[in-house]
Amino acid sequence: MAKVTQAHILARKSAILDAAVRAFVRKGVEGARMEDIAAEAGLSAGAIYRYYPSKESLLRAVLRDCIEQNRAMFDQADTSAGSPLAALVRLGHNFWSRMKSEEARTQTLLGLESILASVRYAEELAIERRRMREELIERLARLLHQAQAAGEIDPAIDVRSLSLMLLACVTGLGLMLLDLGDDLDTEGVLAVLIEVLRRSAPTTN
Amino acid sequence: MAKVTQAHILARKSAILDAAVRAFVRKGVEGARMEDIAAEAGLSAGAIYRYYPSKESLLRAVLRDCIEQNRAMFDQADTSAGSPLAALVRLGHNFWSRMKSEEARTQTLLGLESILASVRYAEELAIERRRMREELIERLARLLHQAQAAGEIDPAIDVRSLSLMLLACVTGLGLMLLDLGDDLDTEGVLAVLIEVLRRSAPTTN
Amino acid sequence: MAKVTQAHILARKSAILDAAVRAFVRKGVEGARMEDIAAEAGLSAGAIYRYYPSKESLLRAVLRDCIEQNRAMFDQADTSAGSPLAALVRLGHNFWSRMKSEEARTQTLLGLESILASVRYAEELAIERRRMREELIERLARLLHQAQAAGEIDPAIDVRSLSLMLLACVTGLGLMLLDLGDDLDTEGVLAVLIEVLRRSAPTTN
Amino acid sequence: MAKVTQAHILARKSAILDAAVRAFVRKGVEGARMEDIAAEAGLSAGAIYRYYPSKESLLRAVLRDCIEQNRAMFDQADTSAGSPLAALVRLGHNFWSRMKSEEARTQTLLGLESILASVRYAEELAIERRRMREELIERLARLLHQAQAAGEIDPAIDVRSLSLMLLACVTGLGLMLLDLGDDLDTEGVLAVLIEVLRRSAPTTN
DNA sequence: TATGAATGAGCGTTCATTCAT
DNA sequence: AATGAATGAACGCTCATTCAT
Repeated sequence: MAKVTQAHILARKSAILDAAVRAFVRKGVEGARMEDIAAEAGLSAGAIYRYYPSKESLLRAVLRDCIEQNRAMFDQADTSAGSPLAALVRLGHNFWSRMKSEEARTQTLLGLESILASVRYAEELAIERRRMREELIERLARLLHQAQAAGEIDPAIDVRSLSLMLLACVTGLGLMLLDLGDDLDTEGVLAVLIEVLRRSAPTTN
Repeated sequence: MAKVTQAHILARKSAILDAAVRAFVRKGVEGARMEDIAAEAGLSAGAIYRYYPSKESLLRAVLRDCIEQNRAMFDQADTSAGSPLAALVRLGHNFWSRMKSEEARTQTLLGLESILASVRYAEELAIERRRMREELIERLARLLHQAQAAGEIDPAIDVRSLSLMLLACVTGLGLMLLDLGDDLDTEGVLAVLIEVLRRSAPTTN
Repeated sequence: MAKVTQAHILARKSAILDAAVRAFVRKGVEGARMEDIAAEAGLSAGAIYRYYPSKESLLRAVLRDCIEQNRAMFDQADTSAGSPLAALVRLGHNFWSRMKSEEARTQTLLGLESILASVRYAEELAIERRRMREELIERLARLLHQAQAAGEIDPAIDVRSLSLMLLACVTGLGLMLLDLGDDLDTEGVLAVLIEVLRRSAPTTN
Repeated sequence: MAKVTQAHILARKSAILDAAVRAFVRKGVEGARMEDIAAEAGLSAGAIYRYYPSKESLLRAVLRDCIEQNRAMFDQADTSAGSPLAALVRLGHNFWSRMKSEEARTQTLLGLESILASVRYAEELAIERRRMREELIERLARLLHQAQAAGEIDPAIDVRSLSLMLLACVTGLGLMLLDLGDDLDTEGVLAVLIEVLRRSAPTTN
């Protein structure tokens, strides 16, 4: 019975978290009232306080969750089959295919809120995000390193910097999408990035 | 009789604007109270209302100013001498040299606030920012086009997409800098970008 | 689950309305702060906003209520038995008997506030009050018309103008009572009015 | 020279008073800002304080002035020629002829503000207004008394109460005019009042 | 466990009043 | 004598948080 209760509590916490995400995205962190979040979760405002001690703690949970999902997205990526470069290209296509989804927009917006919160009062979030980012860069760099080993990328190129560049591109495009929406030709950018990677092959002269 | 000249009034407006920028950056747009802004400007809260009719109007002025400065930075760029590609590289160095300055950090943070404000309640700001962005892309694309004409860039590459990619890189790096600060090897990324441009030359085989 | 019934909510609304009436009468509409009203109702200022969305809406409710009570007072008047003129006299006595009550004073003061509010920013209140007034005049005029039919009032007299005059008298006396209080011989005025009505009988020469 | 200065000061005070009257009538006592009043007088807000120490003192001056004008209006009335009753009727016509003027509206509105101010914080105004009212009643009663002496009014009628009634009528009509404006048939009411006075003649049976 | 009425601190804004010029 | 920039005290209103039910 205790287990069922525990499970219920976790389910409720998760439901509230989801509701908070929706409320924060729709109205902004400061614009979303506890009542909005509660309504979104089908509860009353007071009930939330059984699961989260304050709005700020709820926000932290949301942002932490957002960072976690960012990491999880990478984990799902299949980098096993084919050449390292081919795996990278596949990874790119996977990313791009969800770039204009509502979910991606949510992640971007929460990412912004996360950054702003980090700057103001939640520096620990910055640490977590830094860790996450470092991890992403590591993975990209490892793939690129394998590509170098396979002779697909010029060894003279600094793979960490190239990883940074790729990540910066993704991040920057996400930001632009908030303003430009469907008008932004993300496919073209992906094509350029792939072409860039192709041309990073060792020169044979 | 007019002991306070128009110039003085404009100076006050500007001082308040600066104070607002500092307050908004330090505490966030919602976190900064009018009293904070006033204190930063050496005034009482009520005095601000002689110059700006509301907090929102003050915010708009700040954000508009921020966009304007962004544009102005580009205008100062010297793209006249040398080959188109060299001009582009010089532009890159100029940008990168101020990337870790406090001023750039301010611009990035305000940019984020601007995006969030656009999404919630100030869609017209999104329009202005879109216009500014379009302008930057146009200029980059023109430079790249000239580089193509000069045989420095492969004509097969879509210059608009390449411009987008460059802008996304800059934007994304700006974001990352907020978290990573001095630890981020921006120079390496610039080197990679320049190398990428070099390798975008027409292939001669 | 609904521990607080609809009836309780209505009771609270009514209690707040009463408190607002007292506060408005005591300190004036602009002089009464939400806190005053709340204190009068035994609440904190913020609580009022659960029942009325703004001070203005509360004021409107108070004034509308005041108009309604005015109308209700007339509805209670017994005009059935006896001759039309006798009914009118009885109506007069009823009115006069409550003229110096605290309640009447409240109604008069709120009426003044209502008029001023109408003139400045709530023209719709003027419409309601006009409607109410028109109704009162109609009723008086009907009674007077019956009196004419019964040969108690000279048919040559314009009953609508006579109604207006009676209403103006009542209204004007209410105003004077605010200044003069108990010193005002309202009974004498009623006697004169009744005498006037008597002398309005058709002349038989 | 001192005299000229003194005259100038009085002229300024008077101009400010007029400006305040206009501002108070247009926007209400609380709604009129010192700046509004100053603008109406062609001055800056600060300048008013050379002539009146506070907004409240200015209001008191305005209301006192209003009461004075009320009295003055009666003084101008010509009650000399003809029979007492004829003089009274003439007085009525004079009053009625200005009843729908803008000036009368101003006086009524300020009268209301005066009453409300008396009730809240300026009881001395009530005293002045009471005195003024008493005076008006006295004069009316004197006229009516003369009419009784001349055999035009039945001696059995209490002239003071009749005076009160007449004054109440005028006051009440003034109030109604604020709401009803031109739609109100004031002439009809005057006709009824005159008819009432006619029928107040001693009965000869 | 959940509700939602209530609190209380805080914020944006207004404006009478002051005072250096 | 006049200006108008500045102050500072309110006030209306919001909302995170608490708690009796």
